[in-house]
Amino acid sequence: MRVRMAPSPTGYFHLGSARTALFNWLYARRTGGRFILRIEDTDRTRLVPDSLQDIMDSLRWLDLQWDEGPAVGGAYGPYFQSERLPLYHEWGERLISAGLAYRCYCSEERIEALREGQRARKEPIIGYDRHCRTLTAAQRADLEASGATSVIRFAMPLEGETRFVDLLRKIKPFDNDHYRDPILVKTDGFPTYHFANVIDDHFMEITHILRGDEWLSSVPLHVNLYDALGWEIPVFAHLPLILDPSGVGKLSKRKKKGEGGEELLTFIREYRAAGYLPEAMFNFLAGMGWAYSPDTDLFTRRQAIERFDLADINPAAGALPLSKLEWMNGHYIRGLDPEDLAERLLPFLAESLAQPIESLWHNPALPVLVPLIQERLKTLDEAAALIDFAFVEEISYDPQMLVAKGLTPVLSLAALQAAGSLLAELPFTEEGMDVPLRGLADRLGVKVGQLFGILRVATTGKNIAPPLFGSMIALGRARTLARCAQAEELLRRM
RNA sequence: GCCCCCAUCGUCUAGAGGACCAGGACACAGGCCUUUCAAGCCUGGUGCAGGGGUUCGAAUCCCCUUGGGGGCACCA
Repeated sequence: MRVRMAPSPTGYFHLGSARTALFNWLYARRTGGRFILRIEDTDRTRLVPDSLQDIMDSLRWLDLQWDEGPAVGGAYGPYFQSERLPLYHEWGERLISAGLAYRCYCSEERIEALREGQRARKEPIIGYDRHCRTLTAAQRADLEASGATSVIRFAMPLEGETRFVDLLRKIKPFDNDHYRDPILVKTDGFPTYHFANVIDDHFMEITHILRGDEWLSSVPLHVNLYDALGWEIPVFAHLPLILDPSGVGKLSKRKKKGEGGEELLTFIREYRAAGYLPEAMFNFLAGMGWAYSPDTDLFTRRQAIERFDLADINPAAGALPLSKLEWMNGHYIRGLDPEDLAERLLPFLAESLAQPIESLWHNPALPVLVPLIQERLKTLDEAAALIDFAFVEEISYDPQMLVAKGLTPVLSLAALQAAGSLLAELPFTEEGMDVPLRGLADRLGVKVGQLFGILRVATTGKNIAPPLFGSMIALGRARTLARCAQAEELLRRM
């Protein structure tokens, strides 16, 4: 089995593309086949310079390594369509000689005007009027002599219908008349998608075409091309599209998410930057349109490979279940070895705290804090907000926060002072602090939550922070006491 | 406008005529635990789009309607 992912380098690697790549990869791994990466760079006007790199980075990040393609080579190359031009020209000419394609000299303006008129008149079929299809040899010679530019168009059968099989659905026959002689080779000498795609899939010996649903309606054209070229038709499976989280519209259009108005992430690189784990993304993406088991949504890539079957893919487009991704990412974070988590956290912390990775890595607070926030993270980028207090000299907060709920500033101050003197002498370990501090709350006649809350704010500057003892241990006795003293000062001034 | 695809809880899904008064997960609600926030545990509600058929029997098959999606480029 040979399958391929064929992105065009006209933008960053999209979530939907990633899912398509994932299914291709799974199928190849399941069947012991080959997963090929081919770059469809035939639109010179829309090329985005760093998108090729982004495609490869994203694929590698998801650990969807291709067996043939850019950077790895292979026996069926080149894997860039821009390097295969002679092949397209050769077959274009062959089709012309066989009377299955023809040169068209119509200007883009004429075509556009034609289409506009058709739409205005609400004509059922929009498309080329086949003007040049019936040109005489003499007329062609004249046009060529005048130096007119031309494209190559496919001479679609004028009538009849085209049938084909899709693995995931039952397809009605398509009327050939709807395909008005599509362009195969553009005036710039580059092929269009349809032509390059068919030729490459043939010569790369692709056996199964697994691609997005948006291609379904162009299959009849492809089928006729295969027929015209005399080639065997591969197996088709058009994968469901991923819809906007609201369930309305394709994900590809950049939109806002929900009422909050937060930006909806659509590129793999954005999810990566937001602190999602590749193993979570893999699990999540594989679980859309396909199910590993009726009992659980969690599975490893190994398990996915064992059970993957094209026939099990759900053909219906689905809304992106983002809340599930968040939960799943948290689940995978919780399952990480703390040291592993710390390492993955470093780049995120370094950026948020504006500190070099090296110094963070050697900061003794890190190994203390990471296990404490592990079950509190949905994404890696949330860590800094939780533990930054241990990595900065000064913390600032609203002094009002030091007043515990139900207590006065005076009482809060008294509690803080008592706790401060106690902390000056206690062993700085969880076991060392626990009983004495609870006892203190008891003696002061305040709730444990009240006392701990005051200390939490005094030491971290936050109402929401990692567990108190660990936070103080990460800070160390000296800094803890200093911050308590500062907090006392703030309370006195109230 | 024309063509095609799709249709199970709010969402992602399991279900390929009887094992389904429809199972799982996320989200949501309530509770337990608890030093904040989480995590964890328990409990709960909500669904086969509608209408016709076929059949002893339909979420599962057929038709229509409706809804959603995709396509109709010298973009892929």
